[in-house]
Amino acid sequence: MAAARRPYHHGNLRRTLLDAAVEVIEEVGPAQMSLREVSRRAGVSNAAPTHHFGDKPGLLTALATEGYRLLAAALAQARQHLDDFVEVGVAYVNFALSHRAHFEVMFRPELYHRDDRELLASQRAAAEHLYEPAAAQLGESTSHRRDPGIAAWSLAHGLATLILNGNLEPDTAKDAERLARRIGRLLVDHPLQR
Amino acid sequence: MAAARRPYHHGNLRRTLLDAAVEVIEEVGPAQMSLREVSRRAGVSNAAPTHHFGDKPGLLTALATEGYRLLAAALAQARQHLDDFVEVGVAYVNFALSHRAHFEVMFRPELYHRDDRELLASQRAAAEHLYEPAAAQLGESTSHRRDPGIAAWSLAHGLATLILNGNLEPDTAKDAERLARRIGRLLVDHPLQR
DNA sequence: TGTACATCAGTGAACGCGCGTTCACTGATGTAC
DNA sequence: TGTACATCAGTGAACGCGCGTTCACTGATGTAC
Repeated sequence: MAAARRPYHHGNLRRTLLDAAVEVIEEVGPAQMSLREVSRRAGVSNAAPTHHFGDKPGLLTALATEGYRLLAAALAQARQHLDDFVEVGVAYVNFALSHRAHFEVMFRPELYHRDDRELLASQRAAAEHLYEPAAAQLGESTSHRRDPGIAAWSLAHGLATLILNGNLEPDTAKDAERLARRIGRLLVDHPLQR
Repeated sequence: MAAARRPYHHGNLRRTLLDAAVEVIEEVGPAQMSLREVSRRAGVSNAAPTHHFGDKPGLLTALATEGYRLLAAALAQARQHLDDFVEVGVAYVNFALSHRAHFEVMFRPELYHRDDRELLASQRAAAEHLYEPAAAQLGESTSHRRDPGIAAWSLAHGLATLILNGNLEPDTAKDAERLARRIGRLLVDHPLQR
């Protein structure tokens, strides 16, 4: 009997390559990911990725774009269901931890084509979901329009990267969602005695 | 007349190599820095860095250690002079921007020997200067000892990395010190109406 | 003060490696008539 | 329904490259006596 014959055409290679890339990036980081390793995992030849993505930065551009889209969707959902800007931050941290590879690529723009149109659009969409709830809740405290958004983004982004880099004690980082919520509430709810 | 004769022994090669590495990292990032390029800039042979650092991660370990020491010193000074934990955060952001190469290496532990003893000591020293002022000012608001430190670190770290990655609009990022101070005050001073 | 010698710092050529990309190609698919 | 042909998707071998590290070496320094 013939072994299960692999068809010449894959059918879904683009998706398969992206998934393989995510796997590799989770193991070695985005900078050390190689197209050859990705091809190996996808079970295709070296040259196959070029066909779908043009070059290596092209593949990473696709991943970053996908990442920003997923992030925007996650933040939008948090806004809708919870209507609380701390929860949007919590959603941001959750996204970073559950999509580590995407997240790491997104914030290494030197690795991809930062001027790609679809990428820029997805970036903008994600940013708005951070800026708007923050401005709604903190806008009255400042004359600098963008500051609330920057503050929220900084806090969520900083916490996410510190956890991902292993800079916090392991037990602290374990229940990341609860930690994120406490941190948000701590800075936002408690007026300080000075 | 003989051209100014370069002596066989450099005299200060270790320092020179570290400085060259900083230069290269500022241009291409820590992951793409190569020992050969560093050697070229320092004007020595390929093999010279090995002699001082053992291997490539060894050089980056030295750079990370130096970075944590410089950071600890900067934070200590901020505490002493200003006694205000927002200002410690501002000092953190200033450090990141003025020592970009060191900062980028410090938070890419996959590139260096993360178990190096001197490195660990300098990390701990820097962390304390962030945790202590935050705990002093926010400690009463929470039963989780470490949360205030994590909050302060997250905020400062997030803002610094967003600026370094070019994620904020250029004009916003220009006066980074003032921005950092406003962001800190915004979250810390203004009680919210909820 | 002079000399022998161990140690240290740096050389430069060579190694083997994995990589991104190119190229001529082939197998499969889909569309026009 | 059948056939011709353009287009698309993937192959696999080859290219040239820069890299980290090793190695036997040499020049300079410092120390013991």
